[in-house]
Amino acid sequence: MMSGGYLQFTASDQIPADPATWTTEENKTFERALVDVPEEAPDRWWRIAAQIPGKAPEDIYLHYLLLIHDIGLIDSGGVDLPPYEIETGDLSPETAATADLPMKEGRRKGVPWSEDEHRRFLEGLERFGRGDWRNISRWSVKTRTPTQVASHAQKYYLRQSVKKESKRKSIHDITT
DNA sequence: CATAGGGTTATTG
DNA sequence: CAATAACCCTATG
Repeated sequence: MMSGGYLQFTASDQIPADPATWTTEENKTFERALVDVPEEAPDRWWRIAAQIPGKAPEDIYLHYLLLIHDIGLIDSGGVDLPPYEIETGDLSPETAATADLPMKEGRRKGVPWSEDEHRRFLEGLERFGRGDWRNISRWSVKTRTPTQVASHAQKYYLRQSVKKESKRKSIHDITT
């Protein structure tokens, strides 16, 4: 049932030998770093890995995926428990741009989607199906409005259809 | 400096 | 409201 989940502590919490084993102490550091290091950071996993001896960036990322997966289970279960607190008091430029705030003049910024948002988007796509942007926004990608989700989806599908189409080239596709 | 990518806004069904 | 098109900005070669 719950074995193999993100929240697992081992009896041998003294020997951090293998990278797949996470002690409770390491988990604490991991979660703290997750808050400290911003999602925008391109070298996020490296910076977090640097704080946990014996762990490679890949290990961090894998552990993170597991965490996200558990969050997905929580969401689908109807339990409304956000992964992290969204500071409603502090409106950073990005948060403001992501929010549904109108802009006096000029065009809105255009904040790129984080990997976390995209993962949640895919999960929402599985859970609600293509087209139900309202629910995907409401439950899966709470940081984006339905319109933004729809826009993201448009580009997403366009992207992979283009990739599929370019599969058909031949002349320069010699197999060595 | 052109253009592909990825985001927002406008239009249509 | 969702689907699609038009538009715009930015990163990249």
